[in-house]
Amino acid sequence: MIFRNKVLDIVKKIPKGKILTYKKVSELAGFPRAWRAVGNVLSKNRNLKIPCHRVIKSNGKIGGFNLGIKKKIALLMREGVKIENKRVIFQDV
DNA sequence: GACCTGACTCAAC
DNA sequence: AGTTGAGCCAGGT
Repeated sequence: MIFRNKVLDIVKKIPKGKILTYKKVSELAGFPRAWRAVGNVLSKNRNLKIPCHRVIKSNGKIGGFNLGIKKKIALLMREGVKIENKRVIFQDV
């Protein structure tokens, strides 16, 4: 299981209404310092099977998504995620 | 195989 | 509070 696969797998495992940051994903992947690679892998792979819209930046802002950040926000809200002024209110539970 | 890039993050200014 | 710089990792070219 390579880093890229782990990242994709973790992101795929993100439950509905749950939000993870790139850093969190990297930690879960086993590479707490590979956050750059996380976003990079997602972008290079941009696998639509992966809810990349559930992956946001540490500051809560949506990163850069191919489909459009606004759409991600709307989608996240529809999934039960709270959004406030382009900010994802993700509780680190 | 080396260099560059990127959907990032932290810290300082 | 916003912007800039430096740091880090893997993937892609």
